[in-house]
Amino acid sequence: MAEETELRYNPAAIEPKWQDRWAADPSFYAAEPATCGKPKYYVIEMLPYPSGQLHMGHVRNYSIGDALARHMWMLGYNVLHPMGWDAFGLPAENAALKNNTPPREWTLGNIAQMKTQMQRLGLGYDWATEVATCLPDYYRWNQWFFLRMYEKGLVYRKKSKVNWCPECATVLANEQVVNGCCWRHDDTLVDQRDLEQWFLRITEYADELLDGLDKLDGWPEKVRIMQRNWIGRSEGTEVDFFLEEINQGSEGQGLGTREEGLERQRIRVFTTRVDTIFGATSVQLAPQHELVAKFTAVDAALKAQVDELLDQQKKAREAGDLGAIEKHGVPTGRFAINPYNGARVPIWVANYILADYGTGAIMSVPGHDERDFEFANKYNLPVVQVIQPVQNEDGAKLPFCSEDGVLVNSGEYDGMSCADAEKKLQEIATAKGFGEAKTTYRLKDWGISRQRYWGTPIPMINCPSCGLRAVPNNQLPVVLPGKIEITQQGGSPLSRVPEFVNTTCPNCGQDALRETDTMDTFIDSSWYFYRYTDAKNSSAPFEPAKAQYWFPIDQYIGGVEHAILHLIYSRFWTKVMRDLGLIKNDEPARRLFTQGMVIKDGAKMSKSKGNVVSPDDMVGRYGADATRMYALFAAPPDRDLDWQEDGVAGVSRFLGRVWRLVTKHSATARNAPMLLSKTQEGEAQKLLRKLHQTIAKITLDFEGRWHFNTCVAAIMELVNELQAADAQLTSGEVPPAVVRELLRNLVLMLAPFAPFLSAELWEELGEQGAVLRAPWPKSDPELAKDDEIEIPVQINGKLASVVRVPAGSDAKVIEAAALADEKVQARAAGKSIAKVIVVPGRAVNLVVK
RNA sequence: GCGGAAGUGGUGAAAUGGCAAACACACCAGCCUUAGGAGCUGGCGCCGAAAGGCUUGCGGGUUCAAGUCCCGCCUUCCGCACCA
Repeated sequence: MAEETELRYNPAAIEPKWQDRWAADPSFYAAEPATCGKPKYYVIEMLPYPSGQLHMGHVRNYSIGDALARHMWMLGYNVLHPMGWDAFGLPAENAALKNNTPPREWTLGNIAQMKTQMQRLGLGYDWATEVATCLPDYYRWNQWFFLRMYEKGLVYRKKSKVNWCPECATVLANEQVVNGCCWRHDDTLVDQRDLEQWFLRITEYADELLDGLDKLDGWPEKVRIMQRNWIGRSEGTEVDFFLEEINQGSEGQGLGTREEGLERQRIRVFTTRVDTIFGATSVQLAPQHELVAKFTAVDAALKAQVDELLDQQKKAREAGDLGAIEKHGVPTGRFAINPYNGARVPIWVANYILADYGTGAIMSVPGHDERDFEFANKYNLPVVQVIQPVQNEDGAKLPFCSEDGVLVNSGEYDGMSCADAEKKLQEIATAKGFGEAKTTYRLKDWGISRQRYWGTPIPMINCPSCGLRAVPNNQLPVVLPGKIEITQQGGSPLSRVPEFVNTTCPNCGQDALRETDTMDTFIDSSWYFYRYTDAKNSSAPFEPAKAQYWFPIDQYIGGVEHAILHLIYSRFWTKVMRDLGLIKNDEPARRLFTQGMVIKDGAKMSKSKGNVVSPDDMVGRYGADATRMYALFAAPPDRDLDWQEDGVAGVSRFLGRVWRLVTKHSATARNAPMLLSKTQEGEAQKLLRKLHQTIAKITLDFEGRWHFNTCVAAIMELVNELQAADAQLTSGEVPPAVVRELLRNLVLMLAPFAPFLSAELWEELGEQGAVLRAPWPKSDPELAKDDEIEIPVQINGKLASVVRVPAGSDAKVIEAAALADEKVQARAAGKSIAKVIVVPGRAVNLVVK
């Protein structure tokens, strides 16, 4: 070995050798059985979409996860570190259109390609648990879960307004609409269409999803806040205003007229401030409100005006700024009656009322709401004060929106606090049947139907006689037909495959039709990490005992862009699986880490900007170790990282220095005995001290703070010192046993960051077995201890000098040393020392006058 | 508007309240060489010839001592945005 060793570090020679070894020895990374007696550690990075090419964001993400996994291996944990493919989705269909390649072939080809890239990077995955969501082995369990949810009433079908991306030719979930545009096409506006859709009742879990966030203290606060806002729980009251009766004879077509025995027409509004209801001076309806359609049906002039409001909303949405729309409204000429006091207020239609929040109707209280105030001023609606602030006398200034006040102009409720009044008014509404306390959410049920081919078929059958029927369990999976012609035209491609569509009813056996929509791909990623624990199971999604052993995930790592999509869906799925009795954990992941973006020249890498750096290119030129290590060294992992190729070259040069250092002295180390004595002479002692200080620092940074950049910097410092002592290492002044100790530990510490080089040098040092199976070094505090330390001496807080004292000196010794210092004496000359502050081991400060 | 994160050399960055700029990149000077995207030595915040002084977005404050803690502001990035 030594003879063949190249003088120069050549990753192109080292890396393929280990790639081959690792590929031929899959057990190398495989998780050990749960009975191994070691504590478990489950770390995963978010699975990628198999586009065919890794990008630098992946490299960073996986370098972090792999460093962590390797570190945990060396600490003796039973580590599960799997990888999979989020393999369904539209790009496969687009590729099919463009290159006439079947989606399945295209996807599997991309997976193979990216897997090769990962192996080239030396990422230590347990490929035995690999999951590809586009394979029937996997997606059959999506169907299975769908049916279990259907049985539990968590799945329903309804016709509703849905988000439609014309580019994708499919429906999008609310979470997939960003600024009114498609999350995949940020310049394509989302339309609203009326479609029959399958929904999952995620709102059933809204409270638990929200409350659970408080317990997720291993998650970034930012993500928790984003989820909290997304769920948007709001506690308030729903109240019915009565529609005023209109005289018989006006062509009201019964609308609003009180017919004998029929309840009066009501307009239900949602408010969080029912205590201000005596200040309501109008009722505002969203233009889409069903009552508006009834009004406009008999009033062409009104219809024209409402259409204009709708148009304004549309334009604002197109401009991507619904929030900035100027408030416009039109009076309907109708009136509503406040159920509490019988007050008669006009009904308006306004463009700032959201149809899909609350009831799509509000009571307008200009005295105590900013927006209502603005609106009322514009249209000269009365402003009535019904809350008197408690705090200041300046209560005349409206709108007053705080709840810190008492009711006025509110009849019998005058003098009550806002909180008391709310409670009381809710009780009355409930008792009299015109309202109730109500909690509203911004979160909507999850619309999962997609009019696409490359996804999980929804396992339902429509029978002309029996109606909708679930596919029986023993007929799962409903397999995607392989042969299909993908065309540009909209609609579900599966509906054009008669062999797929035509089936028989599981109930009556008659001819029936299959559902031809497929599932949102976020379903695939909602539970994939459970499948990793039992990826080959063909009779269940996974064995509960296996999932129970590994869950919750100890560390989940990915981009913050999934803060509300994937991360809320997968929390939901976990809770559903728990309620199905499959698992015991409430949350999927104990800790979540969101790494920063990889940018170049201050901008996000993108093809259009032409600033994309290819991982293959980096690996080709500098090797996988240098590429990975740079990704960890250039910035702390939570910050954005500016990719600078010179930096990669720098890391590569560093690895070259390590290579030369270790190979130069490896023979000495190989033939050396174990280091037994802690007491060494001069340079040897100094180097051992640096070594143990480095181990301490890097262990702390790794386990405590996740600052991989300072870990790498610490190793660089150690190497710099070793290099500076090259002569002593060569001459034998530093004993071989110490050389061995130094180099061994250096290689061990490099293992999470530069796996190829470490494996190679480990072998070069004559060590048996994999470096990953070697224990992580332990810092010996005795060896790490300095015998002399420098103490800064300040005069009035300004640095005056630095004195050297023996480590562990007490305050008296340090003070004496400081006062004896020449520079200190010169500065303090002629002044009296008022006070001396000594912080042993830290600093001295003289207060002089 | 609301919420979050961040502002430190030419650049990426480092610093349990205790010597600001570790570790790198770039640059400069020199050395070496079978000329490489190699290696080695030294320099490198700002002002100053030096002694020395100044320096962590701005302004206050707490403290013997502040990049770090507190208050007020400015800027940038990210998320949300008429949610009644």
